Amino acid sequence: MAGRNGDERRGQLTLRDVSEASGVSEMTVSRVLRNQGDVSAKTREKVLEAARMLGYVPNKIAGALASNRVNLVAVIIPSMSNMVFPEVLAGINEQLEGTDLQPVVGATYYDPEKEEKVLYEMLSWRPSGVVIAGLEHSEASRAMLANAGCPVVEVMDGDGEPVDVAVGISHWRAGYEMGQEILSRGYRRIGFMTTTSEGDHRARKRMEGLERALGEAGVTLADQIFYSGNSGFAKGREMTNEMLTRTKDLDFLYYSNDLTGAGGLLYCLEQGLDVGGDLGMAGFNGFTLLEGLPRVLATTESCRRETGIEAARIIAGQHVFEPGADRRIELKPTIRAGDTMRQKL
Amino acid sequence: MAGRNGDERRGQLTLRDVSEASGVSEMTVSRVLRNQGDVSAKTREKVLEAARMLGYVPNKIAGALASNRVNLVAVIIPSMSNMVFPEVLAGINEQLEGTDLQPVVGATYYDPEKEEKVLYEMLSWRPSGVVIAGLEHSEASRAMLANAGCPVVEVMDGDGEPVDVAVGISHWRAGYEMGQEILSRGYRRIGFMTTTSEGDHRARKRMEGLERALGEAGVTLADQIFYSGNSGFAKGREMTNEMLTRTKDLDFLYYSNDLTGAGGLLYCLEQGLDVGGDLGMAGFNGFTLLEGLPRVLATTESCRRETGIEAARIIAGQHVFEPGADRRIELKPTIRAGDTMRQKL
DNA sequence: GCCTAGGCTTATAGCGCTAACAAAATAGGG
DNA sequence: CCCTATTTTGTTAGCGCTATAAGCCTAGGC
Repeated sequence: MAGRNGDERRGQLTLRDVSEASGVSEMTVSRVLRNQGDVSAKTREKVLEAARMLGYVPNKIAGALASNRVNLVAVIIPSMSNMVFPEVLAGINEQLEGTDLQPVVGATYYDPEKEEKVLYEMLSWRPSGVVIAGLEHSEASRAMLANAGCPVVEVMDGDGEPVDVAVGISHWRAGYEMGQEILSRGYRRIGFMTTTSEGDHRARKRMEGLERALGEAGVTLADQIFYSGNSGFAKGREMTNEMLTRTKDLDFLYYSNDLTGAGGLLYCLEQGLDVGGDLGMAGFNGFTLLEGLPRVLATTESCRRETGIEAARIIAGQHVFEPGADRRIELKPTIRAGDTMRQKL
Repeated sequence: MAGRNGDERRGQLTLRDVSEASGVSEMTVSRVLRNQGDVSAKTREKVLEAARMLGYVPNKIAGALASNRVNLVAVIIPSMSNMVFPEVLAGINEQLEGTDLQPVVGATYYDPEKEEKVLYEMLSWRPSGVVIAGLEHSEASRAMLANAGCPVVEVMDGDGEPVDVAVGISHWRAGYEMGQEILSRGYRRIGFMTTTSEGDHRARKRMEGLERALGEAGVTLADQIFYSGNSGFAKGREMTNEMLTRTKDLDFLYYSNDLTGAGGLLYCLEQGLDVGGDLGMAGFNGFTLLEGLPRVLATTESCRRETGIEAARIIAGQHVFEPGADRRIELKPTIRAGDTMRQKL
């Protein structure tokens, strides 16, 4: 009943089984199932019926090997726990919806060595495209990306030279612009709290941009805290407490992350501080999730979903670059002032 | 230099190129690269060197076809946007770390038809395992799962019959137990706010469990709201406002989700209500993210990460079932009373 | 009726790798 | 030094599918 192959090896059905059941050649079955080439309506019907009856599921491994086409897209991100990455992934997913491409996800945990391993693993599947977070990779990783033989999109960072294409905001500029925004509202004693995740170059670049903006106005950071571990409300509270205690007369608190920012916000409100007036606050990312806090935290919308969408468009060949064109797509983050900053001067 | 294959088809290197470069047979190269079988140290070194020089990346497609082994695990979840799923994924990732297995993720957007498509797509890669959210699937999907020829773990739901194995909490019981908890603290006028996401059977089951617990004490839900769309603070505020306005003398608010619960909590605090005293509140999930709110919201910890870990253990063959043993692993959610419920009577 | 064109179908030859077995090299014992 | 036991390496034959080219029909024109 199940044909020659059907009885062996995990009992998987093969084209041959469908071919035997429908009385046509394997090749014709293949064509029907791929909707490819000319097949008479009658044959098509017969084949489809047989395939359905048997519950046949094609073997893409074999198909991919034979056709040298793989519909997988490698997505390599630092972590699943930091919401920003799933959001990029969601954008990729969304855009890939219409195509026959499927994302395959790997996490690097901010470890370049791990990144190398995951990348190697992924490339060994000969994916149709690679989306990878960040522009900083080990030399070996860069070499692999360069030889991947498929589109490579480095996302979430616009500051640097991509191997192939880059999509994302400039974190340096995001920091710079927030710095200007803060200054324009008359704040001068600024405290900064940022994650120190090894390998999180993006937070570092934002800080550099911020410092530059302040520097141009002759202002220096009044205090800063580098923390490691998860970003959450509690961490924000704790750091805020520490900073306000040890450094007096701060008038602005800038967080590298909306979640810690929100924690700080709740803390400051509880302390009865004049948030949005004498004390300004801002986070980073634009998590819509947080809408509904007692105050709307100022933040920079970092275009995560759009980044994913744009990256997917490139992989899917829906975005074609002119030869010689700039292969960096810099998305423009927008600052949302919320109500934790006072009016501009 | 690059060998016969090297010049064609995307310019990909093959085993043969490494074999020629190192002067041993393809088979030996294969053995070295897979760390399999005995190869002399000298040969090994030679091969490794050649592979490194060339920048060779093995082709798993071909390897998988030849060996009938695929190191991919299909993970099928409703959505990437709802944090609970990335958390399960994180658990899977974590546990798969030590093995050579890689998760491949597909999203169904709560649509059974989409689920069918994604599942078909995934199975066509002949993965080593399938992790899929929920126990409710279309007939076709169940048939595919049953014939997948690999371990299938249905996660995040313990109420029902799995195709193969189930891992997760009983949502019905979670609802039931929270109902008992609420009653034990003397609350009687209970309002419930839940998502109506089509296909989110889990929220429904919790509600049924809740109603049962209340029913056993002769209590009925005083009010309820079904909402659709994203769960966030704003939604929680809004619903809470609506419910408190239209139904007087409620003494407990139960949310199907911590985020809406947190929004409600913030709202109630602003209104000056006696949260944790005359007014009890609880959410569901145990998002650690939220630690640091002005009050700790009571919640049921739903074991997402553990679910992922356990599922991965099964797929990886690290958890062996005795023949005839119950193939459902029911994780025990714990209720964290936080400080939004008054003392037990 | 013969021939050509075109639509439809099949035969053949791999894709790049690994399982299984065969062969060769090496080691060890007498 | 021979012979067996053992280790190391090589050979052969596919895995299940698709590209390619070849074959077989049925029409239609002369």
